[in-house]
Amino acid sequence: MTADGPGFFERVRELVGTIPRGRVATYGQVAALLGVPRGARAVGWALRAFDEAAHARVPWHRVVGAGGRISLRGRPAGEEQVARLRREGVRFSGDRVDLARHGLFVSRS
DNA sequence: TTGCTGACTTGGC
DNA sequence: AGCCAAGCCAGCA
Repeated sequence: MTADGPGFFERVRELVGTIPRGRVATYGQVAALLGVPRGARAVGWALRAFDEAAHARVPWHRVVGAGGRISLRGRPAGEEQVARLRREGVRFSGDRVDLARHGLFVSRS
């Protein structure tokens, strides 16, 4: 039996979809929550592999690199990601997202 | 099965 | 601060 439950795509899509508005998670954190501590790269690959329809219903912009870095920097999508996050009220420290304020499990003061 | 790619991460220089 | 190399994971030829 090769079909063991949902594929990686659906798991990533489901988890990313639970990220509250105004908060962000890192690739490594998403991977860890999926039960794959070192699957950060796989998560990025999954998000990249989403269909256009999936992109529309999944808040992919709420997933950033370690330390709040924008991995998409240097690519057109990177600017869009930053714009979307700012629209949600996410603060930036230079070129990085303020994880201390918008982290997944960080309580805002 | 092997090898390559990629929206990653960490450590060293 | 920025660049390079190694490690890790999933999918595909």
